[in-house]
Amino acid sequence: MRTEVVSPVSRRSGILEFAVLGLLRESPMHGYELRKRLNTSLGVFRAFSYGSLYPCLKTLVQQGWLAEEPGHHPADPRAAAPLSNRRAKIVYRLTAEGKERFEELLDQTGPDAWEDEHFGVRFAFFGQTSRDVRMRVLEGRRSRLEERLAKMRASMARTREKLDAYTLELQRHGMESVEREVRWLNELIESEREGRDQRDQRDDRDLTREREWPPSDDTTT
Amino acid sequence: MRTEVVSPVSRRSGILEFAVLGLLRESPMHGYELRKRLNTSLGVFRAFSYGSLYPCLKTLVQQGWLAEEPGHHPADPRAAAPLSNRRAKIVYRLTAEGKERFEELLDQTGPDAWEDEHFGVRFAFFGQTSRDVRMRVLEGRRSRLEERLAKMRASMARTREKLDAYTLELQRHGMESVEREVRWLNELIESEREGRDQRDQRDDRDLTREREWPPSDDTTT
DNA sequence: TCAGGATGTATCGCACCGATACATCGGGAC
DNA sequence: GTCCCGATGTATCGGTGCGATACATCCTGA
Repeated sequence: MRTEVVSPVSRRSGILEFAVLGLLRESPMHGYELRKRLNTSLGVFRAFSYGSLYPCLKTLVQQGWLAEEPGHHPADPRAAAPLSNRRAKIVYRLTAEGKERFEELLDQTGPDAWEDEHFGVRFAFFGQTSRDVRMRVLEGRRSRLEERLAKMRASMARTREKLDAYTLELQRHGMESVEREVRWLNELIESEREGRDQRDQRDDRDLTREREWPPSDDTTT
Repeated sequence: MRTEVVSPVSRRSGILEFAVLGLLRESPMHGYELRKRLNTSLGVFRAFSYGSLYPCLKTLVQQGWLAEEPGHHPADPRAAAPLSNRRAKIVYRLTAEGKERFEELLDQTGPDAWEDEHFGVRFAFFGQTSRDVRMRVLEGRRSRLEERLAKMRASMARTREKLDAYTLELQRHGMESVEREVRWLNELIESEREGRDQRDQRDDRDLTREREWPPSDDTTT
């Protein structure tokens, strides 16, 4: 059965939803900037496009998790320029319900959080979770990778001699990559376990850590 | 302009098409087996589903690149015939035109061949290409990754101090992965250059290397 | 003996991508 | 001065491929 009740808005995946809520938690943003952040901060593995983002934003507003704000947003120093007919820039802000929603998603540690497409984004927001959740996600990811490793080894044992050198090399390299990620996870898990990482000594209350998103040195003009 | 004329069947991507043609070149297969091979031999990075495979097969047959073989009852999927329908196993065979088509695709060394989704599959069929093509694809891939690396470095330099430890660690790990792949590519390129790999001394004529893909024990029926 | 798994074909909904359209703005070339 | 180009900005369309599922047959083992 396992209905899970993952999400009313997008039954599956919803990873974009998660990322958007998470980013907007720090500060309100408009679509363009959101998309840029989506493809740098979280980037590397994941890249979202406008074709995904805008429909997603629309849905989130409908759900009441985001609110649209008019004109120019407060965090932008240059926005002081008050040419009255500024282009209709839509700034999205996280509502209280949206915050709740994000919290709820953050706590989910089911298989979804371990999948390739999800894990990177989940990890990027680890700073806003409890250690408990972090551990579950990391360990879930690791066991998922180990399953995969086992399958690959079995498959290779079965077909090794039938494959040409390139196919073999591809598989070898693939396995090595997965093994490396497992080692990486091991280190992270160990690190969490030891509490060596001091940043979360103050419990999981250090959400919205006041990053002081800076206007400071951007006065190059 | 650069119209490219990549493909009439699926304007973009077509990576599945490529993989199917390539696999069927070795020997005829039916869908189920094809899909298994798709997710093991080529696997690791790519995983195709029936939802992609069957429509693709249909299209390829329409193009005349594949031919359906026996299986008693060739078509009529929604057959009203309720009983005693011996399972219609559809075996697909590469036609002469299909072979040509694959050859044509093999020779393409444009950006498409370097993308994440394509490269793995292209690499898996390197054994059927000329060294020339291999070099172009490998070098293309490498420069694509180096671009990405440059972007990541720039982005990190810009935002380093604003990010929390987890985001930072994610980026670091991502960069390291990419760097590793570059090193891997370097080795491969070097290896190709030296001709250390003996398998292709006999020019690019060693296509269809007669793998002796064994039908031997398949007489279970 | 019959449940459950592997084999086998096929489709539906939809998430997400890539390209594109359209508009404003700032700055550099000339 | 002005003109073009790239960055900023919102938005949609067509399409690929995924995940789940439906259905049927064959094989194996408690």
